[in-house]
Amino acid sequence: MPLIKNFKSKPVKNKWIESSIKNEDLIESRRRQIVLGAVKVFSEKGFHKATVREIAEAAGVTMGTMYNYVRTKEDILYICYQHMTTILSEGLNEALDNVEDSREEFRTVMKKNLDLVFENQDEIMFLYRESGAYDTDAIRTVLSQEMRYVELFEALLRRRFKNQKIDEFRLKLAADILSYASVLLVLRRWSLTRRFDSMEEVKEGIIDFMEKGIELIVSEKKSDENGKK
Amino acid sequence: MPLIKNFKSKPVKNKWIESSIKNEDLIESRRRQIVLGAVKVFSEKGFHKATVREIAEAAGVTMGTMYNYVRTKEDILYICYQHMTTILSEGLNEALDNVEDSREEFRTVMKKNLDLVFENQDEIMFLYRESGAYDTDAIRTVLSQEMRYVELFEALLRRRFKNQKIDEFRLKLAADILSYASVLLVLRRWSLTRRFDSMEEVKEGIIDFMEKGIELIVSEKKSDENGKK
DNA sequence: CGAAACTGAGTGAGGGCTCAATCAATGTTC
DNA sequence: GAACATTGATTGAGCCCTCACTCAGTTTCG
Repeated sequence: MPLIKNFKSKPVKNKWIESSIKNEDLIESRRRQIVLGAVKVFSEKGFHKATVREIAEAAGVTMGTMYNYVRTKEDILYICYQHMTTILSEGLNEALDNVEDSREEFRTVMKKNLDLVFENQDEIMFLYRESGAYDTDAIRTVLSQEMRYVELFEALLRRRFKNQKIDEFRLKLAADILSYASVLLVLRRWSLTRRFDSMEEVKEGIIDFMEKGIELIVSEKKSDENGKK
Repeated sequence: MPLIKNFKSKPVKNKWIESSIKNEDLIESRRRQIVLGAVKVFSEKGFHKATVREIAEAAGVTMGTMYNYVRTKEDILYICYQHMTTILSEGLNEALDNVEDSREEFRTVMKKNLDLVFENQDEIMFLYRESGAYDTDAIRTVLSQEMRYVELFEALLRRRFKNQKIDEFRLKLAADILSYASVLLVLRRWSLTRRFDSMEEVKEGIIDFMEKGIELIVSEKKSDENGKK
């Protein structure tokens, strides 16, 4: 399945976080521990208000130990980000694996994306908020992750309209909008839960709206333009 | 013009910031000064990394003076927020005042909204980021501001489809999506500027997409549902 | 002159990070 | 298998620096 490959295979520029610990397995397991605690504390209090002491406690390790697995508080934020993107990409790939009817693929992937983001809304919310806390190195990784995310939707749309005359500009833009639909769900959650009975209905409604919007991609007029630099 | 009234007239729950200074005019002018400096520093370094010393300097006042006009650093953030919402709402109202052809009203308001947000992207970006820094009191004000924003778009859509059978649920949801279109422009700015030549084209493209999406509001099927609690 | 406004060095709390001491596990020697 | 050695991992009290905020003294102005 090329779409999955496309999304998975590109090597991720991962910022390497060095550690004084030798045992690789131990590094992995301790970092997992740290992520779990950090995500809890961070999404509750935000990056700046959370103290490393609290994070350590929530993770069930001591301050000193923690600092053998990360160099700075920012590193902790970064491994949380990695954790989150893994959950999202694995979830989406799983959804893609289970699709046979390609006509419904669009809705299925959109739905899965909305579900995943909604389930992890607290974590995602705070990661979006704190994206300003990253240093230049980390930012590049974050942006390239986002790019791959958009590319997934681009590929999705290309399959959806294969054998039809597509407007490149509109397709690329639509991919951006689609990848962003889930963020709407999260950043507007208060407004949405107040105004609507069921989140499931809202999700379906968003997908309907998007499904309508993407029709433009194959409409006849203004089909020559290409937005790529 | 009822739409403007609707947007303007509702009393804003403004958190009252007390000051030791007696002269009301002085309070206003000094606070304007502070906002200008703060917005510059905040949008560059974020709320937490910006120091009040820097803000004071950028505003051209001393620390001590500043603290005669605000109680806390958070107050500064709050008056920045007020400043921003004023710019946005005044800009949108102005756009509405100049519309005669009601058929083009939708596109005009959307365009103006995207323009305004794009012009002030740095400030808006950071306000979105730091919304977590507000205390409970300020959050309520922020949310009610957001609500009014959504309501503006709801009214806009209602006029756009007046005398047609509208699906209430879809209309409300569409209003949320529309109000969010501008945020896409800002939070995805890196991706967008990298992928597309002209921001103007992107804006038009977004409006096109949205214009297509809202067609659902008056489509025939599923017209009975109502999402309001 | 007196009230209002301004000043900025000083204070105190908070919190990121360190490191000398300790512990645990494995290896080595007799 | 006991005594000792070595290496890797853990610990948390405390160092130290960064601000947000204060206030006693000064200036401005009506």
